Amino acid sequence: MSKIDLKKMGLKVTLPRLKILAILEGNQGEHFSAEDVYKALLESGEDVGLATVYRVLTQFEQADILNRHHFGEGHSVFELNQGEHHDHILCVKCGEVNEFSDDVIEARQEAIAKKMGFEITHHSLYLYGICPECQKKK
Amino acid sequence: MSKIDLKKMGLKVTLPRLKILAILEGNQGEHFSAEDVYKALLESGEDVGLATVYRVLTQFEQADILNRHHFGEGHSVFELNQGEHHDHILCVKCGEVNEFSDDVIEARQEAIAKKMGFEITHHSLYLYGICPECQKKK
DNA sequence: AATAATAATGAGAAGTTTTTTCATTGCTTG
DNA sequence: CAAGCAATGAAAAAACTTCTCATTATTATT
Ligand SMILES: [Mn+2]
Ligand SMILES: [Mn+2]
Ligand SMILES: [Zn+2]
Ligand SMILES: [Zn+2]
Repeated sequence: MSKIDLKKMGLKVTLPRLKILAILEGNQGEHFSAEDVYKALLESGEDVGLATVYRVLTQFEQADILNRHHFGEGHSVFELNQGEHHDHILCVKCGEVNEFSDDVIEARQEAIAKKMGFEITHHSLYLYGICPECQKKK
Repeated sequence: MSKIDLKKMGLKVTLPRLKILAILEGNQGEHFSAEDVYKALLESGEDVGLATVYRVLTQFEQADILNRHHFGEGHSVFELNQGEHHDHILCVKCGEVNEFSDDVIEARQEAIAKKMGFEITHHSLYLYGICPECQKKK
């Protein structure tokens, strides 16, 4: 039983929405593209249109159920919004994605925004490099 | 006379490349999409194909002449690589782009990567918010 | 439980950005 | 200045995402 109440977010409780939510909740910590979600649905024998997947992911993002990321592969990826913010470090060789959070960086960002007179709404920070595994292989 | 030596980068010195370079060098500090460069060329009466613009921008990026950014508008933007790294803060209302650099954040990023065993190749940090002008207008 | 009102869906068309293909043209080197 | 090879432009194609619209499902109201 999901703790996310679609009705409360002004969204009708439909089968496609529940199925998409189930995919995301069944794979916590993973990052899904629209295509990934679509393929996962097909593999579970579910019949949901790709347009619906795109629509629903965007709605979930707007309802703060999901976070959208641009890892620089030309498409968006999504993950469940678990409350606590984190940023990402990615391997440019194998694509592995790791998460981290750093209070010093977060505080510095606020300080910079303040100094420049901006009211921050959000930010994106991605570190790209070579992961330990891929360093060994070289 | 540009200080960038295409020949030294293994690139033939062609008219399209020189013209594209001239656009970028004539507008330091600005961020250009491929389409922006293409339009600027047309306005200067230059006749360069859009495919060439995309190709050349990517080559310049690989030659470290340009930096590519993803500001989250669905397309890449480029700027001359002037040596000193900086990050960006953007207004979500008017699209204004400001630059900043922060040694504390840079150092923290390295420390995080080290702790996680990554060899960093690059990073991208974008702060999004409402600029001073747009705050007044509300 | 049936109805009415309205929102959501799926399929395909279309929009955007970027890359690829390939015949032609232009650099560069000897 | 000729040969060799890289670069170009135009068009097609690819990749990702959004839109359109007829049909279907959900919800609130009898
Ligand atoms: Mn994550
Ligand atoms: Mn910049
Ligand atoms: Zn790796
Ligand atoms: Zn603004």
